[in-house]
Amino acid sequence: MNIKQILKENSIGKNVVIKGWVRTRRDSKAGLSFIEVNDGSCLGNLQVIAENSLSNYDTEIIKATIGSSIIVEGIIVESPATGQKCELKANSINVLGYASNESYPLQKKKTSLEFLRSIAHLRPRTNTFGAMVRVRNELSKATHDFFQNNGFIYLNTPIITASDCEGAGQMFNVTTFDLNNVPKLENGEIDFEQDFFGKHTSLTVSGQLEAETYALALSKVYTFGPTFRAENSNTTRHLAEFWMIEPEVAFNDINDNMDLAQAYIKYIINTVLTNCSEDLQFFNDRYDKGIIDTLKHIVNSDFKRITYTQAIDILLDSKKTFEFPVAFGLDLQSEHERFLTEEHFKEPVIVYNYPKEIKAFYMRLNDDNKTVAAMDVLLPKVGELIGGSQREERYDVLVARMKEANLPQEEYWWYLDLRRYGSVPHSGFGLGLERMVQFVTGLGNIRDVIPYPRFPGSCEF
RNA sequence: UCCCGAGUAGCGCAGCGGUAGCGCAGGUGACUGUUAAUCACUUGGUCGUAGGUUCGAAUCCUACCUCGGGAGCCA
Repeated sequence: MNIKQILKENSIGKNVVIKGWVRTRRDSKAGLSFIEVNDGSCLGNLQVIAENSLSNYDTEIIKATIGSSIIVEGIIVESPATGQKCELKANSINVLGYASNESYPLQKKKTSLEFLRSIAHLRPRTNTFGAMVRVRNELSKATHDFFQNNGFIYLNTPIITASDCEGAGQMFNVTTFDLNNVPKLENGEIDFEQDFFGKHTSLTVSGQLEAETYALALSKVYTFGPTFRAENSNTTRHLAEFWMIEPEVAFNDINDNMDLAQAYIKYIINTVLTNCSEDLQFFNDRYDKGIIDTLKHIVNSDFKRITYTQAIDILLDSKKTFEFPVAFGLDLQSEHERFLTEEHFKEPVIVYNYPKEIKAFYMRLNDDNKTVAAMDVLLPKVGELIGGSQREERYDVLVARMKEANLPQEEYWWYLDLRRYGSVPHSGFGLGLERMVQFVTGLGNIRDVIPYPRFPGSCEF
């Protein structure tokens, strides 16, 4: 039985075996020790009563300090003291691995998130990271549940890609070349024909283009996988390696797309509220006092939807002085997005129909010829959670936009084929899992919502 | 990459020109069905690195490194 089950069910009288790690202990001269054990199944610890009549009490149990791993067999009894309903009266305790008090870094004291980043292999043993990773797991599971229950097919798009002119960001090169001796052509350029794939390849920055091809056959697909950006970004909301969820739906227009994004976000938040209440309460107490209320509010309300043009008007009418200028045609800056979602609406906002000049070539041109059917879902504190659009399904318009963007049509021949054979309107978006975890937990730095963060200058562990 | 800020004992911090201190953790002891226990005592630091100013630098200056916050890029 794991500790979650023991604490949840009425287990009094049951004989159980638990396996876990000592979180804290208190020794009593009355002849017993209180050992709180955690096995990661839930936030709470189970208090184990170890009496000195146990044969290995003096030789082993007393040395099982914080961080030690133990197996306890015993009976669950009602606790005579306040603080816990039940406790485990041990019949036997087996110590598997000790953890020296003098060197084990997670003692009974405050530790900063910054310090924990330097011991990323041990931080899962803290309340914060146990709770974070359980919430992250629940968001992932709820993601699959949501799409599976709505008829979506889970699609694995390639990690290694040859389409390197997507414009979504700097890419990591993939090669088997000996970097000290890279084959060159006579003109000095690298001879990629000699490389593993016979061409220049990179790690994916998005599975969108490939997902589109399957959406135009299976109607509704979604991807959920790692994504890589080689941008030199040093912020609390960027990683070089992160996990992205990208649904793509045939016959959906931009409004359907916004409906889908809202339904999906509300579903996974509601699931976490239901299934991770203890962990969320912890984050509410320790990191963000209002987070549970905020999440409940989101589940029970519709997101505000405004066009880019309306957003500009709101910003201009606000009379607020911004560092960056506000005008039609200029992209919204962080401070503008923050104002909209944190100050003006105080809830999630979807901004759509952006000027075509500031958005990607594949976004569908609106009838005004000035804007494209793009949408961003903005969240308080984390900023852009989702970026998506209705895709340009008209061959001629798409080709024209590629020319404007100076993109080589040859390399997109298969993408253009979609528009030549049975093209239909379709839409999709990308959601950054880590930003969702950030929002739900209230953890301010994205490096604390993924087990092993990768960012410029850091690939430890 | 740019703009701020910070780097002092294992961790969190104070000291801001006269040669280093507090809390927590650790250790020892006392006490206790305890609950991040309590109480007493105690170990522990060439003050990020390299230069410079000064009679004297943790304290001032310069460079570099690392970390944090903000910005850009975006998920």
